[in-house]
Amino acid sequence: MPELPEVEIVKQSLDKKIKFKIIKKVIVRNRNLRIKIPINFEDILKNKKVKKILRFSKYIIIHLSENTFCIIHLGMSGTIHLANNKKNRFTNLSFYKSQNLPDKHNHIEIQFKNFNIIYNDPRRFGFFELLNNKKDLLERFANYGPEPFSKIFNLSYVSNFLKNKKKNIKNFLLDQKFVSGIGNIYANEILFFCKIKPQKKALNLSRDEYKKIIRFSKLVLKKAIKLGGSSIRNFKNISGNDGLFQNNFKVYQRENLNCSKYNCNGKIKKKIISKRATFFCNKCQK
DNA sequence: AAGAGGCCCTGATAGC
DNA sequence: TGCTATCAGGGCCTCT
Repeated sequence: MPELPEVEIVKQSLDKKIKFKIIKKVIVRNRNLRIKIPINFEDILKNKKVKKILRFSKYIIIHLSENTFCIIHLGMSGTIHLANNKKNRFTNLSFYKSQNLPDKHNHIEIQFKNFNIIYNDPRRFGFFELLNNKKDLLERFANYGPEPFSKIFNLSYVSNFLKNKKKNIKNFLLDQKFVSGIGNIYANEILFFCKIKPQKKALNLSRDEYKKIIRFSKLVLKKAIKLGGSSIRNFKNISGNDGLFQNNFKVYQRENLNCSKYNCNGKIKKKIISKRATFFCNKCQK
């Protein structure tokens, strides 16, 4: 599922629902996520109060009482669901069915008063990670590049990072050390607006193209957040509603369709670059 | 040091 | 109906 906009949507809805609430109980059904859930995970979370919800890149950070930070990454297929549970009923298959929730892969369940938050993840590429001080939290993300929205993601940063680099620009947009939060969908979409071919080597980019990369990274992600993210496959916000940005895709999954740019008669092509599906207009992206 | 490739895992879909 | 192959929105690790 999730790139920065989708994670931001999940973060916002969690913020509305669990901020200042107290964790009553935690159930872990499968500890084998990408990072193994430690045996004392449930005990650490129990009775802690949610102070604040943060997001960095594609990570959700739940700041709990006693300086505990719970980092959540959704991997490729992780989703978070809200289940009303006024009577604190035992959660089983019929409970999930009654609330229109998935019946498999509900690995972690966090019970609050009157409702549960359920972490579902078929591929188990996602993870939960607990840290117990702010220093570790800062260190955890020290090697990540700035988000596109950051002031640090500016012309001098981008040109310094990309000059002399032989790798293609699309792989840099996916490289979290360069810029954090962009994944395969938005890398494709951003390059369409920049009018840059995904396979163009970073060292061949002009100053003007650097500027476009900065500008459209912000623009595309902001618009996606505004529209509730992109719902392809299974992404929904925690209340089960779809995002709408997929209706605005210019290139992603639009192979063989006409380019939507005014006065361009190009066609959208699909090419595998570094094992990832890459979509671009064969005419107006140069 | 930069860049390419493998790997973790399940499910949906396409093709036979 | 059922098999097999291929492909998915990520990120970490290893090798050259």
